[in-house]
Amino acid sequence: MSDSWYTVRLRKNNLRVTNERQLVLSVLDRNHQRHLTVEEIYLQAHDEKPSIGMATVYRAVNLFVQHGILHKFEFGDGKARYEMVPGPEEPGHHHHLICKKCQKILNYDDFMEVERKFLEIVESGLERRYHFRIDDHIIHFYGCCETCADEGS
Amino acid sequence: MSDSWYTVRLRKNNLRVTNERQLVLSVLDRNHQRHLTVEEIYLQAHDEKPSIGMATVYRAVNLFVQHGILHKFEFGDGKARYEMVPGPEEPGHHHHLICKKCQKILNYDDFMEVERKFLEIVESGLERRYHFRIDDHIIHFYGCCETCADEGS
DNA sequence: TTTGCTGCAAATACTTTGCAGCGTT
DNA sequence: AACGCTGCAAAGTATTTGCAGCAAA
Repeated sequence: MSDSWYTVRLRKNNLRVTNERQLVLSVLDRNHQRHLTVEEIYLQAHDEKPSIGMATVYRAVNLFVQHGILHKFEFGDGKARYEMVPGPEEPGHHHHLICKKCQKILNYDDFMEVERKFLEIVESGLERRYHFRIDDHIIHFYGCCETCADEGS
Repeated sequence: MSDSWYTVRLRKNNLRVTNERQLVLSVLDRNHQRHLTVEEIYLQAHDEKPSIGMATVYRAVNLFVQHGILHKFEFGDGKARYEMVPGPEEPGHHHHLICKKCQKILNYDDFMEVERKFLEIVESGLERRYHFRIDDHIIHFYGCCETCADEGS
């Protein structure tokens, strides 16, 4: 049955597809593109299965990051955040605008054609120049959101 | 006297230019482009002034980040890293290649013309679309360095 | 002199780990 | 049955904070 791409990937690596791991993934899946902290994941999972422990959530997200199922982000507020990697050929790719004042995070997925062209040039250039195989990237913009700008300063 | 751009910026905000703060800045300045951890900064500062405390270093870097004198980076290993913002119209702008296996970090400053053109389009587009004033960005590439690739996957 | 800064130590916050029992394969 | 996974509690790091004394303005 349940043979989503991530389930398959887990089994392929001799990792067990437990209830807890599926629960963590389902929480992240339903919060698509919302970069949750471990605590937020834990709270939602706990609603559905009160016996689940925090440590299990930590272990699960670390495992998923290692296997390319989750992205890990650190926006500068001390807590790591996690988000599902879009499945093969799903759209879903996006980047972040972070407000330095209120820490609000906006997703955007505009300008992807421009970005793709830019990344193509830079990545292939870097791979050649530094003999470094690139398989992921992060692009963050920091600044000040509309609300915070209105509130003066 | 000592009226570097950051000194000026501190005074302008009614902040004191103390020995300790100058020491922290001089450590970062001499380690130009080396993204130091707080502990590394502390150790070097401690060599010059053994009485300095860790907490002072933490308070200093946080202050400097808030005032745009330092960049804060989190590459995913749990420790924050700091690096001087290049002074007005200095070159010095660069980005990072991070090896997921050995955590080595490479700086690069190639492809800046391509990047400038890309950022111009995206930033102005984002500012217009989301009413978000952008004043900083981070671009990281993650992958696998030459040494780690040779050691077999 | 005023007010902010420093060092110390204690307190927080986030994340990892040891271990005995349980659940997948 | 084997072995990996889980929950709990304890441990480990990184970072922040309270406070009395010190120093820049």
